[in-house]
Amino acid sequence: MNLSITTWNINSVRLRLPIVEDVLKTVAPDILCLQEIKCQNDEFPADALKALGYGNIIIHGQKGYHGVAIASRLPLTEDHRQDYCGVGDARHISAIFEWGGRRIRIHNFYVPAGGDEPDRTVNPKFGHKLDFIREMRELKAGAEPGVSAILVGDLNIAPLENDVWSHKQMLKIVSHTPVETEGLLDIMREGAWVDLMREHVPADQKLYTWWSYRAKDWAAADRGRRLDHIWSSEDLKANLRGIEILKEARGWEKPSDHVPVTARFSL
DNA sequence: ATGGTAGACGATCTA
Repeated sequence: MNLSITTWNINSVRLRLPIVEDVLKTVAPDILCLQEIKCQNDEFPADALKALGYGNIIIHGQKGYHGVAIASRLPLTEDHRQDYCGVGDARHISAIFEWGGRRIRIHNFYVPAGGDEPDRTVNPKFGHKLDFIREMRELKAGAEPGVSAILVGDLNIAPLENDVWSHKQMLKIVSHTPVETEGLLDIMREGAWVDLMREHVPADQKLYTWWSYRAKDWAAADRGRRLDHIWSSEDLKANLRGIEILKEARGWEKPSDHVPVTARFSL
């Protein structure tokens, strides 16, 4: 009995619906978690996804910015949207599904990018990001008795040295500053979350999920960052069979700057 | 050291 989950910052689901459909047909995950859908709930292309077998869709949309959604072949129950930092942004949605006799809550996050200046006294967006990840520390993998947990999304932080192309050159760049990387590792440690991508790819190997739109030649420069993540509660670690990062998606026509990341599990 | 691209929206804002 297999289970696969894909996370993808799509940077406008309406503009990129054709490549979403391609991924659903080829990667064919059981559950797709999207971030930056950039539309309101009633604008989400639910019918197109339902036509491909993803009949269970929950959305936390917002006009113009942010927004997250989960499209699933498996029924989703007990869905919840948390307003982190109480600012009304659509950056989180979660629900419970059943697999192999387990109940599993899946969380889909879009953490604030944080602006350019890594100093909250001059850049409120950075302060918002730090407040957001501080609030995420309350979220424990074992929060609900008898319920396993998976946390995915664009966390906008590359926590390890080999999650960026140059650790030294990135230390003062938002997404890899110590206050962010340590903050993310604190969430993992205190919440007993397992970094499934690093279970599968050792920490001494470079691993990226995002390449900037601003590079002249993203593939030649290969200055990527691992901003997208898949975590789980400890009990699911033994069921992990593989991680796939669809790097080729960055080279498609009109790509997102993030690529789909898929975790495959089996019993 | 700097500036570079992308999307939604329609004023720039967010990334």
